[in-house]
Amino acid sequence: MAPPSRALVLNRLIDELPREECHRLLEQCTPVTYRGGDVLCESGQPLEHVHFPMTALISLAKTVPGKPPIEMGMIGREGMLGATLALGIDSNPLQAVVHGAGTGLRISTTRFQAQLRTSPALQRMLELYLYVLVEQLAQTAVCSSFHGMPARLAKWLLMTVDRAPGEQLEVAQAALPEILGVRRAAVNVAASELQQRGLIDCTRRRIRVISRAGLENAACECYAAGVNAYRRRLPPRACA
Amino acid sequence: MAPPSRALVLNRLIDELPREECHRLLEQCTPVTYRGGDVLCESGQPLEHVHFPMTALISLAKTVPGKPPIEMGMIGREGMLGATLALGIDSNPLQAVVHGAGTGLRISTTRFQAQLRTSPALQRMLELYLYVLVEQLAQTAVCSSFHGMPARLAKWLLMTVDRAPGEQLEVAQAALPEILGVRRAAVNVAASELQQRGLIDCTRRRIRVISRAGLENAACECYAAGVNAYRRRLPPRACA
DNA sequence: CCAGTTTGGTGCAGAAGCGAACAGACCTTC
DNA sequence: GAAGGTCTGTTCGCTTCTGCACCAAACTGG
Repeated sequence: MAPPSRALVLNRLIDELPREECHRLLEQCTPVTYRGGDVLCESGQPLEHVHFPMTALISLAKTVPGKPPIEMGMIGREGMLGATLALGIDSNPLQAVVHGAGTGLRISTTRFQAQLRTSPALQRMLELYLYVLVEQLAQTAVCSSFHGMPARLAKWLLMTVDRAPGEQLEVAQAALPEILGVRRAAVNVAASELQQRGLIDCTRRRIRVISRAGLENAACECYAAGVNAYRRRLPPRACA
Repeated sequence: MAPPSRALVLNRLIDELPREECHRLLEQCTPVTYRGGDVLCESGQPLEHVHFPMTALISLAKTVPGKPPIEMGMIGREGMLGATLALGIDSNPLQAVVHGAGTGLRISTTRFQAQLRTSPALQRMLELYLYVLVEQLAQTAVCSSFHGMPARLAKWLLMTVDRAPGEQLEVAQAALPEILGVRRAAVNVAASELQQRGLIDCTRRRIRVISRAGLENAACECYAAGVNAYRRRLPPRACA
């Protein structure tokens, strides 16, 4: 997540586009302010708009009847919602919910598809990013099978601060159980453990990261794997 | 998994291609006999060949260091290994291992890519199938988070018989724990339960399905969801 | 036919998470 | 300032799965 060299940092994917294609795309985009809880796309339903988060955070979750949804992926300023359009499919396999209020850009799906046809760099970027999303999905899956709550919580916190501005997370602990697909008490135990080790500081509706390095240590390898997967496919400036 | 209307049933995806593109592809393909345990592709490594199983069964698994791999997807005669080429990426995010010995067709990746450039129906099919694979991946993930062993085992058995010829599965129970990502004893308990309910018959190195309907009842909704996901994107004869 | 290996069944202690419930802390509202 | 709602921390018993171990049955090769 090193800062791109170009002046204006909006969204990593947009920033990486060649200047001309970037401008063409931005002309069609509208700035949006997202509120926490907004549902941008139901699972399997067609996507009205393609979204490029800037400070907002989108959570990709899968639902199974009778159970709370469970987060399988995360989209922040390093990504976008709508990468499946690289496959010519205008729906998303996962439910997309805003989990961190903030800003972003959006463009109607039909307009975006038109852009896609005339912008090979954009098409390529979607393909690469979609691949990364799939890797993230698989990683999350094995992670929740094998790793304990503290490690998973640490990983989630790191992924979130990477995508959010600042080191403060405006997250209620009450939201975490649903995200991580476990019970509230289980999250609590894990959070207490991280707090006792001096890595985070939990107060009402807010979690502050004290030691990033400590968290990286507490997290499972899945965090590093996710970062590497992104870097390998979408190295900075590679799409220029 | 209704039988296609065309005479020769090789592989569902190939069969669904328009006649001319189908022939062009088949000319380049080589019949292969796969042995159980063959590793067709390591996770993240480039794919030498694209594979179209006929009676063989390929398991897509994700590994995390220090733990046995866990199955996240399954490819039989309804699918193919190498769908990521629809994204112009020649590697597979998951490890691909032959889990059921049998036959299939293969073609070198470079030749396949050439075909892809001249066959829009093939390109489209890869895109749709890749989307279905991603849905399957997400479904498997929530399933192993939420559902108990008996339901997951039933689902796995159904998915396997759907892709295998006959109702006999040549599977050692010893292979199941690794596939399902749990311990041997846990599988045993689940298998005993299904057997007591008269749904399957386990003998040495072989599991026979007695009551398909009963298994569908015992399985979680994830099985039906997977079947529907496939049907929705790849309805019979839709690609003709 | 027998010894050795593979495969399948089982038992037990312990860890982890579930479901439900309760108590205290904090905020908002009146 | 009191009342009520929301958020957080914690508890209890229970279920499920793990890690380890042991044993029985069945196959294999000499």
